[in-house]
Amino acid sequence: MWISRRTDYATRALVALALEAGERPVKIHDLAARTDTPVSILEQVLPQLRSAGIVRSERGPSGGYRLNHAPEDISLERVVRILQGPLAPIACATRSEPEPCTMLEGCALNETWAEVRDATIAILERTTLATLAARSRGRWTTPVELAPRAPAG
Amino acid sequence: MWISRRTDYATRALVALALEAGERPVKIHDLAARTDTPVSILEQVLPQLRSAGIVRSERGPSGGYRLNHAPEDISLERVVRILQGPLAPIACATRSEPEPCTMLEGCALNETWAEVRDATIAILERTTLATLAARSRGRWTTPVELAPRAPAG
DNA sequence: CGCATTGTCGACTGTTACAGTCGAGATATG
DNA sequence: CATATCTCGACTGTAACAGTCGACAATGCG
Repeated sequence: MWISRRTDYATRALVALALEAGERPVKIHDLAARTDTPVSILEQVLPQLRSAGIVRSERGPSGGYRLNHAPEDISLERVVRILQGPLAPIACATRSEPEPCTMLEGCALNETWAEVRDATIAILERTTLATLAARSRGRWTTPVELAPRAPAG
Repeated sequence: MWISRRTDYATRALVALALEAGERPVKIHDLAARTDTPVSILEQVLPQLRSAGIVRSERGPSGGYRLNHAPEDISLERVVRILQGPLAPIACATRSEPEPCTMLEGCALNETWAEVRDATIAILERTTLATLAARSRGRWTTPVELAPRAPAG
């Protein structure tokens, strides 16, 4: 239970933006409606993603947000890192600055925590907004659209 | 950053107990010293592990704690579950009672969160106290003990 | 029995993270 | 100028977490 609600909201919004394919900006208000999140949260989180270069914004009437890169170039790993920091389950297993273990006898646990960290990173790295958008479209295409071809008489 | 400090302490103590091989009970005070944790925390956490059947205790002088099963029969997965609950990174991806997603368009994220959950579970399931004890011993064996054989003249 | 040693339990405090709200301001359009 | 939109920082309430403490129960020993 360690993906915060904000991260959940933010990633939902990004999927919604990916589905929009960047044709034109989407308003915070619309994103909030589609993803069922409080507007005020998106007002906090989207600027954060903006200054990290994930999305781009336009002000004024007909303004809004759009992705700043192709969906396949934005990984969940990057997004979660921006919003939550290190992906390690515990401070002694962070990749960059692992906090030294204070246990007297050799603490073998950090190896396992590092395994968890690496597995998590691997999954989130290979999952891009394109992956998610495709999955999402798959779920919402109607049976008709999905049917490859009508059985020939 | 989601393995709580308590869980860290508790797992350390269990590794220390596994190293002791259950010959005779180890006092909370000793465990605290070896694992560098506050005694008062172990006084909270060990009873919890006790009522879950992981460890067994004896009171009175020469009392203390010992493992209730062979180290290879106690997985980290079990322990973390007892101390922290579900292993899913988010409530919509818990195995037993996944909280329904409120997003209007198909939210494809839960699949990825479930992947993370499953990878985590797999790692923690195959890591037992025996694994950890062995690793820990490995770290503390002296180079002499480790050297397979002295180069023959 | 009486005492020391050990585990057991619940109440308590202080701190931090998180969720969410709000209002004042900046920028673009027309 | 008026309106629609993003921007930013301050603020509140709640819950989880870390850690402490004191009273109590059981065991072993003389």
